[in-house]
Amino acid sequence: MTSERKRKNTSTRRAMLANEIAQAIRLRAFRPGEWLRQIDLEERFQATRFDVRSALDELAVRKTIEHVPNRGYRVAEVDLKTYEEILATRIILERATAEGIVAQIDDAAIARLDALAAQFSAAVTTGSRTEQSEINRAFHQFMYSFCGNAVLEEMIWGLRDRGRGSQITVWSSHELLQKSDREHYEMMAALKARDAGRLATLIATHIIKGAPVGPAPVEPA
Amino acid sequence: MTSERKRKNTSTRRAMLANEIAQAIRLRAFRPGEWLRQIDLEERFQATRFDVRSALDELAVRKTIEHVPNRGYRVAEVDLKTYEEILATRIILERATAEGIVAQIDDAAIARLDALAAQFSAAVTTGSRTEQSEINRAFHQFMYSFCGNAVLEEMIWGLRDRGRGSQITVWSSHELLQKSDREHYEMMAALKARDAGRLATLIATHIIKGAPVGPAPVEPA
DNA sequence: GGCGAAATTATTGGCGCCAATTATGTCGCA
DNA sequence: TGCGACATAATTGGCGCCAATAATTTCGCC
Repeated sequence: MTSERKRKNTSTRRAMLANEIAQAIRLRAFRPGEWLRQIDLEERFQATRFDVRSALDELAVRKTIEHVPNRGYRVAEVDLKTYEEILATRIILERATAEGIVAQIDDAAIARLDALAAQFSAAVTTGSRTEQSEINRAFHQFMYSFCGNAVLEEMIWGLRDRGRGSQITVWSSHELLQKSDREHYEMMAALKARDAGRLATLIATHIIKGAPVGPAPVEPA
Repeated sequence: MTSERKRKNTSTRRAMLANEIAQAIRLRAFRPGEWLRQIDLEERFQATRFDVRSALDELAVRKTIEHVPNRGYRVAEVDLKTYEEILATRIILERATAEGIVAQIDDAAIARLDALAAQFSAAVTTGSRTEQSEINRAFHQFMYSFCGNAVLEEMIWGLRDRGRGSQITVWSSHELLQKSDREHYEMMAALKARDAGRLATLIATHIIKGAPVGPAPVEPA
């Protein structure tokens, strides 16, 4: 195992690189609208130009980034209308997980979710923005993984990634973060009570409330 | 304008080729599990090897086809579990269009839909299998286009394409075709009555009934 | 005649080079 | 000094070649 060396094939490398870039975008290492220069990515991720381009193409198909001929690739900027559509669709899909989750989740998983909720609580005051984001993601990802529908899960995470391209800052205020935190515990309560309807409702409000659209906050452009 | 010649860039050509191949798969020119040899595709679609590969990569990301390293690309075969998940997710998404459709559709569109339904009726007895399929697609595509949520539409058509990879023959019997036909008119009735709830229910049964799963047919594994 | 291994053929896949295009900087002119 | 045009630099993008891998056939041996 020491001197063994495995050469991965392109499709694997591309997928890995695409995910790395996608994560970087999630963590706001590249902001919406920002150009992704191929040379920079080559160096940053120690990949060949070819792999970089493949990965960018993949992300373009997934609509995480946008391709402009002869200009390059840039992080997708989703307009308000599309953002609202993404949110509406997320609500449809994520609500639909409730029934399966309640039916299939076990006590061990509930305990783990409680732990994740607690981790998030801690991160709200202590952690960095990216920590909060990743823990929150982990909480929902783990919860949704019990819905019993892998296709449904895929769609949800695809949509969540697309939504990142919005100019609207998620969790713009500390207050909103705390609200998210509280809602996690309400979800846990619904889960423990095996109340799928309530869980679905909570998920819906969680999505809406987590994103301050409506009352047009600040920052005109 | 006569001697003017426009060279389209790769991203355009790739997208076009990908769609052509996707359509060929929809029309069963390539069956699930069948290998797509790059040389054949080059000739069939008069494209360069590079474009073919790009298009195949795109389709692989969209899960229309599957990529096996050093073996090539083949039309995705979806297993029974995944097929059921796709159906369940389609029901969730397509049901959700009902409300928007009822709210936004106008009389002209209803007339056009009536015409499409009639076309389908004719195709049930007269037309070929692919004609039936394409007209049916047109009916639903036009109807869903009034739901007011482009993102939701994208997801639906992505899922519908993925479902084609199933071994389960859609419309296995003539009887099933006629049932689909009848249901189209029931949808029209619900639409004219502006009854979103009923439309949603009809859409759901349409999806289930159109695909003979449910009563656990045969084939254990 | 059946079977396995080696040779042959077919197919995929990695990747780098250079042309095409766009962005940037500079200079001259009013 | 402002502005447009030209020159230069930076970046993207098309594509084809050949190595790597898998499939097929052939051949020799039991």
